[in-house]
Amino acid sequence: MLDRNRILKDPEAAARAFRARHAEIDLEGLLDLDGRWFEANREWERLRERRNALSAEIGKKKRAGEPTEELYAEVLRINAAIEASDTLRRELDRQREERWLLLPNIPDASVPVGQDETENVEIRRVGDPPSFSFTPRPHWEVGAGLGILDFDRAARMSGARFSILLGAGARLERALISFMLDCHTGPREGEPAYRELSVPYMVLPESLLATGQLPKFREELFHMPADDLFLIPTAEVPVTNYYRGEILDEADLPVKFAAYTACFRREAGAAGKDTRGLIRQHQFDKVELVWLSSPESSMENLERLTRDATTILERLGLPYRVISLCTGDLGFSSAKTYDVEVWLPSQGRYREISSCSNFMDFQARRAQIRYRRTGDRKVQLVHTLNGSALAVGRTLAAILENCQTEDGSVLIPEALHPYMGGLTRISPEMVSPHP
RNA sequence: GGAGAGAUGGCCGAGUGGUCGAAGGCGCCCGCCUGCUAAGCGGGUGUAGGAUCAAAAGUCCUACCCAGGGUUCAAAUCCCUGUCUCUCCGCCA
Repeated sequence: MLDRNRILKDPEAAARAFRARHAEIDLEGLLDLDGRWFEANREWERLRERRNALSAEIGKKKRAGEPTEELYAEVLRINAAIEASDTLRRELDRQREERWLLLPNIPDASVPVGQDETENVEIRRVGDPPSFSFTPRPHWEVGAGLGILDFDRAARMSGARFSILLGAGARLERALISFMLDCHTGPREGEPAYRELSVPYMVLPESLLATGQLPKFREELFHMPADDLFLIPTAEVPVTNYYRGEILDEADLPVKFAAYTACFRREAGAAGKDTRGLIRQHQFDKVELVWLSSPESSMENLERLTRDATTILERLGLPYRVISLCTGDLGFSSAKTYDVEVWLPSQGRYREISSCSNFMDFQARRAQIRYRRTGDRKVQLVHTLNGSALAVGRTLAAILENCQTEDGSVLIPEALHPYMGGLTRISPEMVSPHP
């Protein structure tokens, strides 16, 4: 949610920001509604003030043994006015709140202005795409050839966009999760390591409201109506909500969390996209990094966070690039986002494997996560950041594709050897006897 | 799932329907004192919104004692519902 005072002070700047995002926002209508709410609220407060004063008076008179009849009559009149005023106030507040919650974040000044994903700006490119003496196969063919990936049986038990990993494939997935978590939680020089969190996969609607998935993106979420719980679309939700409603100490910042979770997305708007392979699944694994930062350092922390994500790719030897999303492609809650894209040989292009964002105080305001400054003891909203490091399924796909050999084997990146029980390659002859 | 107990400020904990944003203690902040530390002494110390003000400070108003309803001129306090926590029983990975 945006800072009301900031918008009131300069509505034109906000309107410009929404235009840059191509978000259709009736800001004038909202501000009009907000103004009416504000007045209704003041009126209600004035009535309460009067009522409270009279009630106190009654108390005094009763103790003094004086008559109170006239006061009673007046209070009853005021109470009727309060009730009417309260009804109006609450209705306006409900409408106003609803619309404030649908305002997207304002892009940071450093975000490139652009229409859509074609105008995202490449920041850097690391590693060279491998050259093959043969036509590289897509990862689902590599996986099928090795007998470590099964989409057909997954579809039979769960429908489209699910997958099953077998044998060395399942092991590889587990290895990636452990490797990523170990990288982030291991000791590092100069800055604190990430603290690992293991969190619920089902959350209450208010948690999704806090991080911005609700109310706008309800159709993207799996919902269990019997209990009004939602499956998390990303670990960002439970992890960011860890400190919801709390006031931290400045000395506690930055808070750095790393969490592995499964993630669940309906992919409602993605019909026909990436229908084959591991790229777009209803359920996928991800290791997520979350920062709670002071406002002053959140932008440099976004750089750190992004570097922590790309370090994984470098240690796996996977070529990637980092792009800065332009205003037209920025996510709803984000003020600035770097996407990390990994090279997929079969597609001949880079595909998103991580998205690292600075939400500034947008989520913190919804979640009411604040901190007390050391100097003046003032309470202030934190800045929240998060990024995948990395999406496990896409990393696995990238390994199958980038590390494939002509005979259908896959060479396991060296960094993963300790996690694979010494296995250095997955070969067709290792295929299990099960058909 | 059944029975019972509870939910108050950063923490512990008191609270008779009115003078309670809430005693007391701890912690924290400022100052004093002792060569340092501890102890001691004095003062301060919730959040949000609003009014006043050029601004700040200050002062004042409104709301918040788990949440939502209700009773009442008046609710932290009484009633109802829900949520969560704890104890016991049952079931269970």
